[in-house]
Amino acid sequence: MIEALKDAYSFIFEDELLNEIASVGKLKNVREGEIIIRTEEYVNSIPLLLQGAIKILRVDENGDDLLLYFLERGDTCAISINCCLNRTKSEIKAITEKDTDLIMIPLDKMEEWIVKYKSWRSFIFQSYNTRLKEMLDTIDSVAFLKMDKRLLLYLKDKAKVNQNEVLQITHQEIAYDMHTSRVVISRLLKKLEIDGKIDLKRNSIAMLDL
Amino acid sequence: MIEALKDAYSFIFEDELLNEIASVGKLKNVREGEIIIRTEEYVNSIPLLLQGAIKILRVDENGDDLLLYFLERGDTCAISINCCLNRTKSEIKAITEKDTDLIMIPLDKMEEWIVKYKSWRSFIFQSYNTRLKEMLDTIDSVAFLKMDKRLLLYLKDKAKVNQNEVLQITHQEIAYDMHTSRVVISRLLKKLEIDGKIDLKRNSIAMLDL
DNA sequence: ACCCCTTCGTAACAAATGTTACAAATAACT
DNA sequence: AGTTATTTGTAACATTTGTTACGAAGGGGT
Repeated sequence: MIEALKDAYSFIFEDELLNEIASVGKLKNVREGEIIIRTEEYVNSIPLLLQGAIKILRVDENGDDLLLYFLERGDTCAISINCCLNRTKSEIKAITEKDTDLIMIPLDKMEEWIVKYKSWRSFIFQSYNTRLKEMLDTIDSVAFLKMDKRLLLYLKDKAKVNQNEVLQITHQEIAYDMHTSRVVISRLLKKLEIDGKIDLKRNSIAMLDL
Repeated sequence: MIEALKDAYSFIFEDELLNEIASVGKLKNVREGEIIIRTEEYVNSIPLLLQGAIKILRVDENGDDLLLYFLERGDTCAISINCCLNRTKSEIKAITEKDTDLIMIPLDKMEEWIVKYKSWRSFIFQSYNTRLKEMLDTIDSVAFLKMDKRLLLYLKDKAKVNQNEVLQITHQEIAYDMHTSRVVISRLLKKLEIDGKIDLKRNSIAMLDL
């Protein structure tokens, strides 16, 4: 575990902090597709991603989803930090996008380190920064773009996170993430294929111009 | 100034911190409608609102706006904090919604206080919390709601911030804030009037069922 | 090969939103 | 009072997105 930790975080944290993390953090291996955080749940620890990716979704009162962004190696969940520090319920849902290794840091330690380690403090603020930016990107996408552009952004983002230009996904799954209907997605994907930007197969979409 | 400061913040900050704020902070009085922060600008100080209200907008590449949320008395701008701490450019535009008094805190002090004062630290994290929540509300509104509901939320929010159930605003201004067209807003407002929810006059909208 | 289940393509239609155009109403100014 | 500029109402139409329905295609298991 300490090696994986150093791999992902040694250029951010000093050794002393890395050791503390290793001693109090709990390693977790999560399979693809598992729900890590549910809405309305209290959060008592924050995750440090060693490997893999996590999908963060907003859920409305009808249970409809909207993809906010992905967390990757070296990321942490600013919304979790937020829930921890302010003792509030989760407003989002987190699902592993692929098999993921993470270290869970208990709330009290993470508060303690904010005062103790400058590097931890900047990591926390840095991660707020990235997440705020991603939220703004999501707002841009939903508020300013039409479906076809949104879809293209979605596909590119997904390909990047999975480090694979061939996406194993159904039209229905995309529709859920983007909060629209399967028929709409199929229609637009077909158009993208005709325009030579993607290649469609059952259960897979190949990106042609990344 | 120290009185206005105590009025708005004494139940959050201890006396020592209040005195420090008073001694290093710069008081600013800003008239309604002035732009405080532009996109692409660097931010070197953060504002504490004593009185008034500030409108925070997202701007896309075409210069189109979208209202994110309002800041009120006792609030600070998490995005400013963010820009300061991470030395990044502003991604948003801030315009005073009405005449506003605020105290500007220089960057280095605000960083110093994070370690020095627990109350300042929780204020900062508390404000990240509120802003993240408001961003999520904005996303909900744009992603999950149809225009008519969005418009009603907008009107209610605006009435709350201005502490007045009669809004002095044109249809065009609403359209800019919501990133849609004037005709769409006029149409929906008319429907709301017919439904008995508002009263329309030139340059003003009266809310009837707050 | 056959059946079953999921996924995908497409048409036809409905609803929501955006656009253009123009007239009417209101406020502001001289 | 009369002129002007701004704001609002409304129609007519275009575009985008959402919905329903159904058949075709593909994959897995037996």
